Amino acid sequence: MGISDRKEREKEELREKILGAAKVLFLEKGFEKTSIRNIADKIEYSPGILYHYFRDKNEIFHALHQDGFQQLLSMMQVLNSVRNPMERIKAMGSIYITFALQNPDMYDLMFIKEAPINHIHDSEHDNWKEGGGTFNYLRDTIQACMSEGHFEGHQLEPLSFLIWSIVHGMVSLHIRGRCEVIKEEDKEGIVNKGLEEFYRILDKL
Amino acid sequence: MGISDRKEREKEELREKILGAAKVLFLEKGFEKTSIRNIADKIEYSPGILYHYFRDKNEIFHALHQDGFQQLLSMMQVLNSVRNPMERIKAMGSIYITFALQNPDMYDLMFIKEAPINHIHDSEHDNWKEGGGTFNYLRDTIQACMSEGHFEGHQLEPLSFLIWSIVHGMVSLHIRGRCEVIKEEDKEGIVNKGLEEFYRILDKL
DNA sequence: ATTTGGAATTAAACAGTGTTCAATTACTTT
DNA sequence: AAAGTAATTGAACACTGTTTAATTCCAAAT
Repeated sequence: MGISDRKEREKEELREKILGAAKVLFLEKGFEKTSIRNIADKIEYSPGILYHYFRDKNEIFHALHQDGFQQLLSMMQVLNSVRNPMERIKAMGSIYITFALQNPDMYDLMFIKEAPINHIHDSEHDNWKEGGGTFNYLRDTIQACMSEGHFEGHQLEPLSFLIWSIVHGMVSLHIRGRCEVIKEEDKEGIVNKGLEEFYRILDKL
Repeated sequence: MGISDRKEREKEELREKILGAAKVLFLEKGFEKTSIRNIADKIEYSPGILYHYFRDKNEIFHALHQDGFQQLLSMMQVLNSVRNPMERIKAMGSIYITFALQNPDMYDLMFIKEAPINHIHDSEHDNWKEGGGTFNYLRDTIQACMSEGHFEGHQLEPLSFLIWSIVHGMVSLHIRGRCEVIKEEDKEGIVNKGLEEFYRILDKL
């Protein structure tokens, strides 16, 4: 049955087309301002078609989501060459922030935007495979640090969450424009300056 | 001219009525789901009237903003009784997180929601007077810690930003539902567990 | 070659949104 | 009582996400 194969391929192609158009529009106009009709116009289909491929608007962008995690994860690959786990944490922080500052809209979608209500069918493990992947890597690295005698008196899971929060906090305050309170002379590049402070703290732990 | 006085008072009253209705609706339905017509219905006026008191929907909620900062600032008042600056930082973190967890929608509006484009007329100092107030207090406290010999080798402004980011990071990951990656046994109360880790780090600085 | 069946796609409608503005009402001043 | 001004309305505009009945398309079966 070569025909139904082709049909399925065509269906997949249209799905990709929708996602492609959604991504382009989303990256140039943002989530809220990208409408279903915008996407439909771009691919020269009627708006209704989108609902045969995705449950709703959230699901469309939820699919893009995964692309972002993939990208972040691939940027994290260079960490394999960083042997010292303490240095690896630093490198992770640096990569994380670089990704966020270079792809603010994608970061926003991945970590700041109101999370679409978890659909029952994809368990949180499926849902967050990539996002969780990065977090798991962080946890493993911190565990390695602890084995070396760092972070005495700390608990692994809460500490991992804390360290994630540090970089996420800086980046999200920056992306959502809450750095106005920073003194003028430090405002420029505040996220990287904050990261330096974080490094300094790590050196003492 | 008692008449124009009364008129102005009435105008102010309606403004307050709008804000009151907006706040109630916003706290029970959230920002996006509260429409201009909802607010107008609640106060039994036509939708158009809102635009004689506020530029747009953003400005209405931006006004509520200030209430939140006021509330947070008033919760911070107990800090006056905490003499040790290092302990004061901890107490600040605790209050900050308590506020955020008790008023997640308000916190969201204050620190996570897309900031309305700064209108030219209210400079950032006016705009963020209350928000900045809390940050200034944090900076002062950290400065006091440094005078006591803590945070050696650190820079005041970036370090203040970093510490703000820590609590903001945890809280915003929680509010926006990004804690699914946390192991089940630690998920419950992860923000407070993270705060404990932060305390532990502070003790070493 | 023509009919049939089923999937892909569409157009139109629904119920809502933020916002604007001409028209109307309310009320103070002359 | 008439005029003038400020407050308020209602309808309209141009959108939004989503649903669904109808239509088109196209391979399979007669």
